[in-house]
Amino acid sequence: MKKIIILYGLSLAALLFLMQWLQFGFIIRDMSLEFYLGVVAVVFTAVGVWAGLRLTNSKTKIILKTHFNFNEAEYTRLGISKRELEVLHLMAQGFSNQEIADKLFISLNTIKTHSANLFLKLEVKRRTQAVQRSKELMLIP
Amino acid sequence: MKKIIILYGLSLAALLFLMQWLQFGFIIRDMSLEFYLGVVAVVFTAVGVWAGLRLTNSKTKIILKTHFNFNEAEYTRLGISKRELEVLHLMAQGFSNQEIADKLFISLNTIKTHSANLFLKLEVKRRTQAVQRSKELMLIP
DNA sequence: CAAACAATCATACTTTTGGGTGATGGATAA
DNA sequence: TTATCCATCACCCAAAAGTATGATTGTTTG
Repeated sequence: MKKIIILYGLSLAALLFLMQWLQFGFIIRDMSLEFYLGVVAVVFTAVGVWAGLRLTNSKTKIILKTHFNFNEAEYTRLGISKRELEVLHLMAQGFSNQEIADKLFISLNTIKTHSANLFLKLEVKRRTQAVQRSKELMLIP
Repeated sequence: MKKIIILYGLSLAALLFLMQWLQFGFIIRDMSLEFYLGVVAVVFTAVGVWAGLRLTNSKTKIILKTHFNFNEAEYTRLGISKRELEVLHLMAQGFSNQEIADKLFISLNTIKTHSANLFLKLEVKRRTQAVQRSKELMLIP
């Protein structure tokens, strides 16, 4: 990351030196100021794209793997409750309704109610689909 | 994507118009050419970074999603058959055993056999766990 | 060729899941 | 304070999933 910044500084310096050198030449007065500005703009756009990609490429991958952004918008839009989300999490981890019930210290019937409500809200028919869909919607990692 | 290119062109045009306008002003001669070039360079680096991220952000995600490296090592190590893998895929897509049977034109009982074998090989008890595990092992996307 | 394996299917049985309905207590909002 | 929503639970029934066992056919491989 620091290399990128150093390289960028060097590019800027190189530009200035180039300009200095060109002042002793004869080309500088043959072209308009706009032309030079345009060239510099295009070149440094390219530099920017390159630097931007360099800086974010490695980060992007890590972000996508480790950093999970909960989709609050969909969560509220679908009207899913906290408890239901909790059940959904355990469901996604492959637990049976009975196991979920044991973990949350509530009855199996309650889990069934929660899951049934979840399936309604997620518009799915099976728990596998619910897990799939809620992952797509970024409700669970 | 096209919007980005259009916006970039507009930025360039804006720069030229700004220069044209400044020629009638008084600021242009107070500062050195190098200064302007530096400013333009920095600004267009920023534009470049922004445009670069815009252009690649969606692509990066797609690449990460579509590019899936099948873990052949685990596949052979666990001794999973082609047909079983096929069933696993459909299972992961949230299909019921009956639906999978219909898709593959084989009996429901056969699917049950395949899935039972899968659960043994994957060392899991339920289909949700099988899906989870096989995703971890990079057997399915 | 015989053994091993993959794919197919069956039958029978148990467990899990899902659908529908209704009920209760508590919190919260109109 | 009444209405609404959430969380809880129960009961019943049906469907789906999973377990166990055994059998047949075709392919592959030592």
